[in-house]
Amino acid sequence: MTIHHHPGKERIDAVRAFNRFYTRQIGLLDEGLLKSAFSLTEARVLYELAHRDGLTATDLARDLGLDPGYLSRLLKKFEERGLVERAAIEADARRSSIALMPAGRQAFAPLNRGSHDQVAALLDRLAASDQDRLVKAMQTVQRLLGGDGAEPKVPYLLRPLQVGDVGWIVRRQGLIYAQDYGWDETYEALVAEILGAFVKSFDPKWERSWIAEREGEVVGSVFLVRKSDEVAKLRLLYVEPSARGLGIGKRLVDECVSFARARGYRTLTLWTNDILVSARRIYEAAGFKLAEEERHHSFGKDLVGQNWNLEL
Amino acid sequence: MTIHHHPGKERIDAVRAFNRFYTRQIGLLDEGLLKSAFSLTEARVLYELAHRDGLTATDLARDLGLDPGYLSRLLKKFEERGLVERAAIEADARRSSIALMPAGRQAFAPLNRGSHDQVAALLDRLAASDQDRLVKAMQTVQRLLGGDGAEPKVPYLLRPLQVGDVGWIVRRQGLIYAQDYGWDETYEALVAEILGAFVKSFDPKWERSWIAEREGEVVGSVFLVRKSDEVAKLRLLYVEPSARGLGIGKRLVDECVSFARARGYRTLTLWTNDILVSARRIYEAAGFKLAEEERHHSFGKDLVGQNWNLEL
DNA sequence: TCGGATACTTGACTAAGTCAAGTAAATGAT
DNA sequence: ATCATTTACTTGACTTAGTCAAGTATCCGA
Repeated sequence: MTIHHHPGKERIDAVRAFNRFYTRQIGLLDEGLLKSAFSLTEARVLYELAHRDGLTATDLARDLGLDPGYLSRLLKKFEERGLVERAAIEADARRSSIALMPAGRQAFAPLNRGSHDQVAALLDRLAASDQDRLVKAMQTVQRLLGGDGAEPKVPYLLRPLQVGDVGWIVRRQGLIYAQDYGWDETYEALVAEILGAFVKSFDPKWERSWIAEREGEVVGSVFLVRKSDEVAKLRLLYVEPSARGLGIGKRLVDECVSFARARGYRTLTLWTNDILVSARRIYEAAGFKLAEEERHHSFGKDLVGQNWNLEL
Repeated sequence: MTIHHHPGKERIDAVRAFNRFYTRQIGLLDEGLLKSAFSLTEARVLYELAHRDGLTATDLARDLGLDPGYLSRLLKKFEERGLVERAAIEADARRSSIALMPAGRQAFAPLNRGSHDQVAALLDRLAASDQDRLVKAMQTVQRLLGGDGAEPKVPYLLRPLQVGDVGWIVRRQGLIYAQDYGWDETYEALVAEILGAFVKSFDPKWERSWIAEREGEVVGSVFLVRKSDEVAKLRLLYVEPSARGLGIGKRLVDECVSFARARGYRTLTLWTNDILVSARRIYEAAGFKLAEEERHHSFGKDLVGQNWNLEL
């Protein structure tokens, strides 16, 4: 259900530039391996065999992009040297699963160490924070290009607020509403004030925050604040555009409602604006009723504010 | 002056995983080129020649990691086919600068288009926001690995606050002070409240913000707020750890001081804590005098707050 | 049961790259 | 000024790494 978009020339050029850059980078890293007894491809095959079990020749050819004939000979050579062993697969006499023998592991060890040390040296030139950024960026690239719709096992998880979340939520809400509805910087400021006050006067017994995290990134949040013994207020519900459609918004509201019920509040209230249609649907589905509407001029726009209530 | 840090095993493994992943990725992309009349290396050479002027054989061999002998023959073949031309370099008779001839450009065009289209197709599978993230992540990788101290031409630039900055500054200050000094989430909350209030009651005539940006990223900021006709307050000075040593902190304070002078304030005041030593040095250098100190318990720590004043 | 696929294997090739040795020019040290 | 060293290629001799096509055995679906 993702919306696709024709890429601009700058993006294409940036990706091509990166491809050229990384072609060279890999070339540099591979130079180190070349003085070993194994060719680059042999090393790649050994790596795969060392890290995965039950591989067949076809698996290897597919995953490494090798010619089956070439691979066949390569494996034969390995077998003759006692580096690998082929075991028949009972279900299919054509295939056999290939495994490293002890001699193979021994032959692979120095290659592996060489590659490990080389990467360690590369990273060592960077400050720790830059190492982190590098790894994160690489994982992003890998996930976006490789993932190919491979959804994470846990679509998202909920946790309470941590240091750094407040700023992140302020920023994302500011940017998203500016982009989608043209709201000005005073909305971001409002979110900052609300969250600043929330943390400052936070009462864990009566109040709570839920942060939705997906693959380590914040993708949504909601806050429940105490207005009185009887009334709690749901504030700042938001879901990242990239994480919409996973039911995160509904889940966040549901958590709020259960928490409010469990604490014995009688009413859960919230304020929103009529243009926020998808949020409205979630509130309606959760049983909220529209209590009142009023026009106001905020965030540089003419808006219609709405109060919604849920009797618990 | 960057601090280096021995990389952990997970980081090394993550980088190696990425290398293997991208080796395959490049292999896939190169398959497209292989059916052309040119080999992969020939295509790479043509690409370089098409995009850079005045290259010599040595430049090409170095940048593409090629064997000089191989390259020599390759260029000779290109020259015979009329694809490139070698011009003597007057200063050095050993070298000659290699340039694409019209026939070379013509031969390169379909290759270039093929590669372009392939990348376009790759990107096309992603949503626009993911395309953006991909490109950003690639640029991060490239900068961190390739940059190798290649400093940007403009080390940083100053601009006023934009939407998204408030949240970013809140987050970064929250994280940095939590990491460096163990301050709890109430500091982040305080920053959020201060900035929320700043934006809300912003008076452009008497107040101002300066955001330091380096390669598109926020790396520092400072705010000047009006306390009275006579007194202005400097607030929330911060510089990203990765951007320290560039004089950004000093510059931000200097901007504040000039602005305060230009607006006719008599006193510039600020509040800080004694443990923030590098900030203190900047204030002293700018002529601020320590006015008073008081102990307080904030952000989960026992601290010594300080008020500094500068008579303008 | 039979017409494809699939999972290799083998033979025949060669493009692509390496390595070492050589030439001519430049550069640096005396 | 000169001479050893380095740089910028070039050339010859070689091989490895990889391709392509054809073949065999097995499996799978209608």
